[in-house]
Amino acid sequence: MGSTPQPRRGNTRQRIQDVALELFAEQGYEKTSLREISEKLDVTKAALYYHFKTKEDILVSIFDDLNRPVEKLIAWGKEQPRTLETKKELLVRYSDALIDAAPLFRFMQENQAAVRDLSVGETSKKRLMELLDLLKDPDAALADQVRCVSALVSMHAGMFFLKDVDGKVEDKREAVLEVAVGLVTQAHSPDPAK
Amino acid sequence: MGSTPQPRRGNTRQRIQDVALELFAEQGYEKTSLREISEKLDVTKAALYYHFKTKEDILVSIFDDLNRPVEKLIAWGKEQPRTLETKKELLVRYSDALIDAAPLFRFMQENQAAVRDLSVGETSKKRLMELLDLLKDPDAALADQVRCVSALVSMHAGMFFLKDVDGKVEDKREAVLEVAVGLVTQAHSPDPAK
Amino acid sequence: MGSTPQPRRGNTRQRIQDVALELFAEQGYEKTSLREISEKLDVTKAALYYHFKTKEDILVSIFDDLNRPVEKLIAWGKEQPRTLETKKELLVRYSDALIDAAPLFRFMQENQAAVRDLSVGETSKKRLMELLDLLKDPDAALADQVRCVSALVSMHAGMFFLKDVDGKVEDKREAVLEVAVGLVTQAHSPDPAK
Amino acid sequence: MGSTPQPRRGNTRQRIQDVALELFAEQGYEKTSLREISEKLDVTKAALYYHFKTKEDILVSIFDDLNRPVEKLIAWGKEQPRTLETKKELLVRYSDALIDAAPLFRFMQENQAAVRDLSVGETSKKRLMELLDLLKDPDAALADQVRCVSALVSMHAGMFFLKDVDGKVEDKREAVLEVAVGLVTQAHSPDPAK
DNA sequence: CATGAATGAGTGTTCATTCAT
DNA sequence: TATGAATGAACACTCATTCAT
Repeated sequence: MGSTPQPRRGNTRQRIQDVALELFAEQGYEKTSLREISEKLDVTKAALYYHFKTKEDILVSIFDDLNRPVEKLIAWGKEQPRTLETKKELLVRYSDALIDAAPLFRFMQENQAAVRDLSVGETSKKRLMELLDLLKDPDAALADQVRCVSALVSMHAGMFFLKDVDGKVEDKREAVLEVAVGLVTQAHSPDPAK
Repeated sequence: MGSTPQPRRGNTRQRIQDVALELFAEQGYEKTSLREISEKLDVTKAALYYHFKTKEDILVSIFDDLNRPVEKLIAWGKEQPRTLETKKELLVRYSDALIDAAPLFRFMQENQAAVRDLSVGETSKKRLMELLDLLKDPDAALADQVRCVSALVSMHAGMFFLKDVDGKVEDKREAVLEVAVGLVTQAHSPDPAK
Repeated sequence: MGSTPQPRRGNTRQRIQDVALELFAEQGYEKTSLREISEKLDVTKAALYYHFKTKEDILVSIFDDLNRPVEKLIAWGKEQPRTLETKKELLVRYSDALIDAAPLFRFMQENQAAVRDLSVGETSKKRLMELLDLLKDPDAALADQVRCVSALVSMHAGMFFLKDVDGKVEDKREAVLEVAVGLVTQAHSPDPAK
Repeated sequence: MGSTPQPRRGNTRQRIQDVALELFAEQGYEKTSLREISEKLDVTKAALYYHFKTKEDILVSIFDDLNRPVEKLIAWGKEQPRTLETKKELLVRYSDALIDAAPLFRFMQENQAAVRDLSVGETSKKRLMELLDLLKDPDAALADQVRCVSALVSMHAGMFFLKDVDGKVEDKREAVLEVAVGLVTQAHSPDPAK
């Protein structure tokens, strides 16, 4: 927009990440070109390459930043007793993470194919599997295992799918959480050791 | 494998669709080039243009063929009484459709961003919304509405997410169905008119 | 130069090779861009890619075409008795090949670094070594081995180095040959079996 | 290693030259980027520009340093009587220079195309021509002129070509020299003034 | 029913170079 | 002495699409 050479502050790297995530989420990874990103930032394409080695590297850096809370959550979960309370708390905290990094998760959800053979794709899938392992009991009935899968995917898809449904965002979040907790509760074997 | 067994003499059209769907599902829409498709078929790119107007047109034609059952299902649903039985039957039939056209649905799921502004993207979303409307009661509690959303997305994602879980495909399908039915049942207001 | 869409004859592939070799020899491989080649041909860069898979592929195709006589020469040489007569004949024939494909050999000579890790680089070096093996006796004195090397490199470099020296091309060629033959003769062990 | 032992306090300039020459010789001029050089030195690209005006300037500075002995040799040669003894001595001294600055000469040999329109290219060619003029008699038979050319190019190429031949470096050097001297001797008109 | 030949617009990436600090 | 941040021009290459034959 401006043509005055703004006193390049040191925040360019951050701005690239912000704009990139916005466009990636809006149009998809493949359909977002570096030209587009650089134009929106009013810098040249080459400037992007000063800050990031490749296009994928931009995505990786965003992912690394925003995904840290999920990693912490999983680490936390692994140290807790495998009680229903723990599971419920996992869902609550995961819900928070999902909302904090909504664009990233929306992006990951909608670009699974594009991202499959990128490093973030694999990492992301691994995280999801770890979370799942914290929720489900390995030798529960198949339907109960599905309930845990269902709880997770509902939290992901739910948030975006619900955009077209009336209601306050906070209410929707709670409703999604309630359903997820219900599913996990149902799946929880009340007395695993007996 | 296709729904309507169109016995075209020259089966090239069909073969293009098959190979295209396979590659689209495997690598994503954007990352699959017409060159790739034509090479796998051992014809020239130009040949594709004899059978289809554009790349998108290939996708549309696949979608039209494979999605017809879902359209029929929705049409059927709209004529039924809005009972719990109807809803359960909807889920059962939808589950069948999902399995018959698994690659297509997997593709739609994993390429949401890529197809968002393609006609199939919109159509697909509309279908899903119509299905949802058949399952949920418009003025049910928010959580109950979420349960219906959850039932649907679980059916979609569930099938693919469960690939890494042990068990026979048929068993998994039934488990997914059981969970979906459970959610919809819970969401069904037992006496809407009272 | 014209803008009238000339009736694309089927010789484009050949024309690409011709122009490419010309530019490669004139400016070097790295400094010759595909844009340059295509502009000189009045086609688009993409057209080059219809005929050749990569830039290197253009070079390889030229090399394959023009280097065939040398391959034949070596094959012939391997079947001859290792007499001085054979060696002289090898030099004469090699001199012919050098002149027939002068631009290519000039190119190879002046772009050794650029071509070192291209396939043509290795192939070319191998050919030269095979030729050398046909000229020199493996256990001759070191100086005699050098004489054979010298004969070969003199033929290569000589032709181009002599551009700035007066004289008819045919005379120069014969002079170079005379010197090369002299060197090889001197190096030839008159009675290897004694 | 360098000719004039300029004991610059900050030795960065020297280090740049060393690394640059190493990479230029190894990979070629065009294929060696300033990024590569600076990374190998663990400084920034911009630092190179403090010491040298351009990429070419780096090459020029290396060339100027290492080529001085050749210039001196030519100046010396021009003052000597044009006897066979002088010519032999020229070859011996040139051989020394070649070995002292082997990487540079290897580089010049393998990158003729790349440096053709750089100043070093022209200078280098001029030096070679001057040397040649000291060796050959202007109105000798063509073949004798070729012998002198051959002596020179054999010294250049010979050293590198011989890498794949067995033998001690010192022996090879002497063998090359022997051959060169032989050629020049043969070319020397025994009684030019008579 | 299909191909051979080509195009125009685009992609991600690299380069030598600049300049305020 | 050097760097951090950026640029402009180029590069090799790919893509969906067209059209005469």
